[in-house]
Amino acid sequence: MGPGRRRPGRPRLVSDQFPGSPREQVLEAAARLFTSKGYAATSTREIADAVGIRQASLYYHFAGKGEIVTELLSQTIRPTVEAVARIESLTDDPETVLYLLAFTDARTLARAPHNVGSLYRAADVARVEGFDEFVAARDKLVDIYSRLAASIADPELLDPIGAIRLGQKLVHSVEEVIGIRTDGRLVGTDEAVWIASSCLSLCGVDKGRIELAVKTADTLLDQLGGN
Amino acid sequence: MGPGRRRPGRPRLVSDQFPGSPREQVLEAAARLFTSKGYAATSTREIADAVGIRQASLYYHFAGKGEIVTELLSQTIRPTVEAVARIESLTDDPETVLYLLAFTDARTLARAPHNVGSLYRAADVARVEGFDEFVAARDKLVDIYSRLAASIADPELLDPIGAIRLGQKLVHSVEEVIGIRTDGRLVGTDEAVWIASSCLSLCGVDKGRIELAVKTADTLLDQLGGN
DNA sequence: ATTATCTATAGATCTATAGATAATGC
DNA sequence: ATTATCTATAGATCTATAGATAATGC
Repeated sequence: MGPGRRRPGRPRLVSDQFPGSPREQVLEAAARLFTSKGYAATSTREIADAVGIRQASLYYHFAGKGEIVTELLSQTIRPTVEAVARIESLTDDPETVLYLLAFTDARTLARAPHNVGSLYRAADVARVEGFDEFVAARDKLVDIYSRLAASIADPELLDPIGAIRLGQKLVHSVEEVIGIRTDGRLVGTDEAVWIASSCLSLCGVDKGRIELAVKTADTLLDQLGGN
Repeated sequence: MGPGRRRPGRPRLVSDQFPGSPREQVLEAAARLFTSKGYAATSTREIADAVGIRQASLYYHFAGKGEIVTELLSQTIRPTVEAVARIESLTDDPETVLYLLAFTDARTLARAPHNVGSLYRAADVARVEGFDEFVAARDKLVDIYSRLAASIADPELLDPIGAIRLGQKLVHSVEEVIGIRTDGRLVGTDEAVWIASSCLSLCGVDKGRIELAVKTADTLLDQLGGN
């Protein structure tokens, strides 16, 4: 779709300027507006204006505002279980696994269009019908980080705080990417490397072993093709 | 004021049930609603209903919704420059200073009523007139953390990333308190200790020196009186 | 016939202002 | 007289639905 291609249906008053299907155009505009102004503060009229259609026409593609935002969240769910399975097939070393998971997770958040990850933390979005699903997905992510942390950290380091709490801190640490982007800065590969390294550091891994994990991970990623 | 005390002015339809002046009652209700539902998603009517007054009566105490939220933010500005001055008068050791700053800062966020700190990160709140002031205050905080980090961390650790970026990470790390509270968990003193310790860890300080800083800080805090 | 838009609008808000009113304070 | 509330309401939204319309597809 987009410019050029003729589609059935009544033509728009303003011929479309954006690539993708109408649905994709709405999601793109909504992502930009929701993240910059806030979900509740963005009206369906603003989204429609940004796309170049009439407000009512949104309802041909989505049941309502809530469905737009849940669709955006669905598109940015961080694939957890599958990612871990894939990563664990590469190596047995838990430190490298944690590093690779944190790195790919950080990069996913870094590359998400319009910092959509920030919507997970918005109180107004959290009240949208169907949000529970995303809470559950994130809980699963915390659980994965916790298990990895438990297999890496000294009992001494783990004791005062517990594995679940350490897992939460690691997830928060990776989600720093969202905060950095909210502050208006880009997050590149070097930064993702540093954030993933910090996760190992928080588990009490010393510099030498961190560097080793980074190098091992680099090699493994290279083998998968310049990803 | 609150229950009991007679005040001038027309009586409310519902006699007041909450402590504090009317203004304080509004701020308390607004904090609860803004943090749980979101700023834009909370109407002035809901705030008034929660307080037990009519919607229009809010405007006797505040110029509008924006003034309510900026007042809440003002009340929770983390006193930065003054805190550092006070802490630096206690000791010369930069590691202990960083620890104490992070600890008190974490505890301030932990104790803020209704997790008001989360409002700093809300896109709708960020567009309220006068928000720049709070951005500037936070920038100053990042700067302070950066300077401390620069005087603590090895050049080797600092090099790939820069002092400012490390300062940002430390602030984000302390602000994890907001995320934990958003997840519905309380943040106690032990957790604040751990978060502050993590800041030293991120600066490359080893376990032994971290424990030393924690103990020194405890002693210094005790001297100030059981705070 | 199907598709994707449009126009028009109902009904429910929501913010803020104007002006009345019922207390206390002097 | 001052204070803190109230009632009433204007005017501007905002979401969602109903039904018309102008393309393409068969």
